Amino acid sequence: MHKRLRLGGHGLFPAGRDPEERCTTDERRIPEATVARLPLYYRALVEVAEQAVGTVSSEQLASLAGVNAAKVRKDLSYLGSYGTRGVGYDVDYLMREITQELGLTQDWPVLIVGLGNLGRALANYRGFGARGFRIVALVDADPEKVGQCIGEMTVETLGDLPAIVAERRVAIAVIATPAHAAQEVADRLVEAGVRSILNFAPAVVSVPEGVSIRKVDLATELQILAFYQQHREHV
Amino acid sequence: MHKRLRLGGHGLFPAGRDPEERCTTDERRIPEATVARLPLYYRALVEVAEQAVGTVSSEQLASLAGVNAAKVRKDLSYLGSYGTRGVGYDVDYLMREITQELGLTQDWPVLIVGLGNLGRALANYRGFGARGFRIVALVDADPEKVGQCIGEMTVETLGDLPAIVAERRVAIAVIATPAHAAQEVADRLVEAGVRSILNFAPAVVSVPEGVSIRKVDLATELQILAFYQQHREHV
DNA sequence: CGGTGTGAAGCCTTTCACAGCA
DNA sequence: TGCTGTGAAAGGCTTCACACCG
Repeated sequence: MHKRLRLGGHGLFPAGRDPEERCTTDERRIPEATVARLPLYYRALVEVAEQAVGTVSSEQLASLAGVNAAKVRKDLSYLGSYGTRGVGYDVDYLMREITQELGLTQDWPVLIVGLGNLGRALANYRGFGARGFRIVALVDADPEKVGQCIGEMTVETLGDLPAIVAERRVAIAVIATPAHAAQEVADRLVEAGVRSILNFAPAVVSVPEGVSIRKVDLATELQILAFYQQHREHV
Repeated sequence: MHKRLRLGGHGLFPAGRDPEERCTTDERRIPEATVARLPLYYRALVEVAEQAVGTVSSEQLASLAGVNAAKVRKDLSYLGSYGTRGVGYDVDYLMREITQELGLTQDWPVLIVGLGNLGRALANYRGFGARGFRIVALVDADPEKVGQCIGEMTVETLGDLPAIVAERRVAIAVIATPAHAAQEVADRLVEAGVRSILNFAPAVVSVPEGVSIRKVDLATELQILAFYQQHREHV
């Protein structure tokens, strides 16, 4: 049996709902912080499963995932109570549940926009395609780049976005363009129907409600490290 | 005048302090969440400064940095009260303060370990060296790779880490190795004297107290996006 | 006036600690 | 006995709202 989950107040539901109905709704939201840790647990479980162990304790999972045991238990309890007291969690079962929850049972066609150094590296990055994520298109605005082969794919033109997204059912796109192009690319992606974006460009990109965007920013990460490093040095 | 800051409760100070003393201590910790946003403000300020504007309001900064105005004001108030009521913040002055705080006035020699696809891309990534970060060494364990030229640098061997770190005063290292090598590389980095690590390998890496580590994990990011995408699709 | 600086409230997350169950 | 599941407490972050001041 699988219960339906509701996510944050993204305005996807009519505002004025009958209070009765709201109470009977199977309201089981998973906190963002927990969602962000599910991939860690997943990876830890893969490791455990390789060793053909039947069960794991929250303590073991915690150490493999680099968090503490209380957090593991609380997080997993949001998915449902899949553990056995006095024993631990069944590895296979838990892995199936998390796989399910993260949507890794299905195939996710991914599109990369921008094929400079970083984009090219991402295109070739094996283990990127880790479980379900499959790069199905490379797109660039530069006519020089269009037509080039990278790995086993050919770079296509930005203008074809709508067709590419529709035909190949792209749900997730990666932006690896220079900063100044990021917002326009995002707009075109959203217009083409993409609802999830991973942004590597060092720029703030905003998207309408109902679209998810996450960013990975090297310069920012280094600057944060520099902050702590500096303040350690100055005692 | 510049006040000294204290960072997190890392046990650097004796626990049982005289309450009197605690009150008089210039206790001005900057919350982690705020530190993580300083780079965004910095970038926003660079943009503003290019337009030769003298002051910015928290509202303007907020929109450029993709956060809200209250957050900007609170964050900046941790650095000190550098704004002028009714006017806003002096762009140059604020930029200098943040630059100072983030430690971007000094030069940060960076080392990259692991020169697969990703490592190579990072090595060539311009704008990585954005402000103060300078790649001073490339290191790999694979004898095949040692000696190769990437950009204007030559790949060196992992065994030389201690000498490289010491001589070139490396404070920050980037791990771009396969997952299975990450922990050992981290250990060797720490032993060699590195105190800040940015980890791109999809593995949990632990470091001793006093060393900062941050991670950038593509697979995790995609999985988080997949989670929300899936839960949107299922209504 | 207009916009900062900041207590206070509210929300989210983490941690604690132990009841409850195999 | 051992480990999960979970209320409750604690802590941290965000947001509000307005006093204060140039």
